[in-house]
Amino acid sequence: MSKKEKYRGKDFIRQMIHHDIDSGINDGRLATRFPPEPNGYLHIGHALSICINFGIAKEFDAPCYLRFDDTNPAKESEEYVNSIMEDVKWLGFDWGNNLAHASDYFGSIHELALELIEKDLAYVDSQTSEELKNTRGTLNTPGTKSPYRDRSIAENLGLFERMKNGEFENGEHVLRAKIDMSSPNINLRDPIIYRILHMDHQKTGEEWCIYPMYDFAHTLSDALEGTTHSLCTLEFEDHRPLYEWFLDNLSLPTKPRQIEFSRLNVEHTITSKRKLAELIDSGHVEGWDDPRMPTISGLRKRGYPASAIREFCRRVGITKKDKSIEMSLLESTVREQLDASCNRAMAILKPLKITIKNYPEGETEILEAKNHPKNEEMGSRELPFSQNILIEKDDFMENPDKDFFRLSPGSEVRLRYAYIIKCEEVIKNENDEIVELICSYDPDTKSGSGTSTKKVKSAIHWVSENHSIGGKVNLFETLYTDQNPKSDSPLNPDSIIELDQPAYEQSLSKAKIGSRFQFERNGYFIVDQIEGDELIFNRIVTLKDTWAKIQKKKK
RNA sequence: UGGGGUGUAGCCAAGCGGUAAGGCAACGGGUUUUGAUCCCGUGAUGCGUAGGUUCGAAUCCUACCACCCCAGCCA
Repeated sequence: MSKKEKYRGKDFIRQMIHHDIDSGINDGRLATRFPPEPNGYLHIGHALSICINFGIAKEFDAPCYLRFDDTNPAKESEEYVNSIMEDVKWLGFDWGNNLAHASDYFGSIHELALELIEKDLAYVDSQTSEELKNTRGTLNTPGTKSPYRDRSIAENLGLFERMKNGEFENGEHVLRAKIDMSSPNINLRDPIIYRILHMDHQKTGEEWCIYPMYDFAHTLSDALEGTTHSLCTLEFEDHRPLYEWFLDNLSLPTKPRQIEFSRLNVEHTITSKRKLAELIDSGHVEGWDDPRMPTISGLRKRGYPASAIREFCRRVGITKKDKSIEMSLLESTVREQLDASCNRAMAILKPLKITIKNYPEGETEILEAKNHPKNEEMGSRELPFSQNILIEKDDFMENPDKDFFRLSPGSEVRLRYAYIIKCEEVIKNENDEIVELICSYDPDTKSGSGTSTKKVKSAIHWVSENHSIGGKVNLFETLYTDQNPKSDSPLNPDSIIELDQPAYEQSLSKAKIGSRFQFERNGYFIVDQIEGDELIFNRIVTLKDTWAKIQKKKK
């Protein structure tokens, strides 16, 4: 196979990796890593990174490290590391023995800082943070050298040792790489690589009071653990020269290559950890795993299958172009996975009572319904039928449009898996609201009997009132109505709608927390909680709704 | 006005000098006891713009334009 054929259709990262392996770089070895900072929960954007890093490693039967970038104890906690591990596992990936923390390498990273000092490539700066800021220059103007830049190696070594020993306050000194204060790339203007932080670390406790900065710790962690391809998002692109500077100037076992790809944005969602935390703190959502959150735990509670998220990430692709993905792509992926795997059931979300006047009072008949219209292996279930049934309010229209083909006065409709009924009378209350329908049924039209010659325009779902069970249903919309929300965008007041009068078919009493169903004609739902005999369902996603589309167009 | 990136359909995305894949969306139509699923069909004489090289350019060259990222002791 020619190279051209081998690379065709693959994203640019896979092409580069194939090329590097074929060229024998790093002995033709591959290792990737996913390096989250444990300062929040993972979100859909991280899912893409996880799928890329773990996914590619898997394809090559290579290791992918789960490495916590825990270099800032001020923001990090064990709660977050646990949630991250849970989320990665749930997404279907396995780091095996390759669990790591940047803090595991603190000793080596410190030694490498000493090496830099000894090579006169790093110095202790004693300027204040204000002075540091003022001498960094701007985007258009070069920075100026620190008055402490020419300290002797011995003095730097001594000062750095005292920093480490806790002899100074936070902010009194920093260790800086000695690169180029006039570089047009700000990252190269003598970046800080160590700062003093008198704070216990969730992993190393009181051991350190100096902590390495991201660029230094991240680069060295990659190199120390043998990562060959460090795949990250675009905003780190101008850090790459610094990444390479560290690799070129230090004695490291391997030389990893950093490759950047564009981050995933999904319309109507925000993925800034700061902003997500704010939504929680302000009480707008119930927590990191609120079903409206774009976090992995939120999507999980919402009922999205991990396979759908993986497939979504695959469809989205890997490029360097800024992307803003429409919700419809995510939703169609979720529907596709759920359509194949979910048992069908009938549930009425907004009930309207029907009395079938010619059906014998007190009689109950058992009907059979398929659990999946296309998959016989998924079996069937029993449906009790009786004189009093409930249908969906939206399935009745007193003054129907001509393209409404559900129930209306005098019209006929099939009750799915049961009989054809005809609406004979509409009963209203004193507020002129429809409270009940009196219908008749045609006994010759029983489903599956083959005796019916009647054709009706549609079949609607129903449940037998006296055999139904109750609970609650949560319907969700996006947290933001803006297509590309900013941090000050208004929240969607309808992001959650709670329905407290649903009626579920009897067979659902056997459902367990976490089981998913397609409620026919209503969408996909997951059992969120069970309270006594009440079931609380979350709607995962609606079905495609052509009728809703027609109505929308009319308006 | 410095540096680093990116521009192919409404949203993604293939393409790698030989005449614009695919998915989502949209729009038609068929099947259907879910207005679901499924099936069929429809979209770029055009690849940010303008020049150039070439028998031939989305692919190479030049210039321009638009958008994104960078001035934390955050990652």
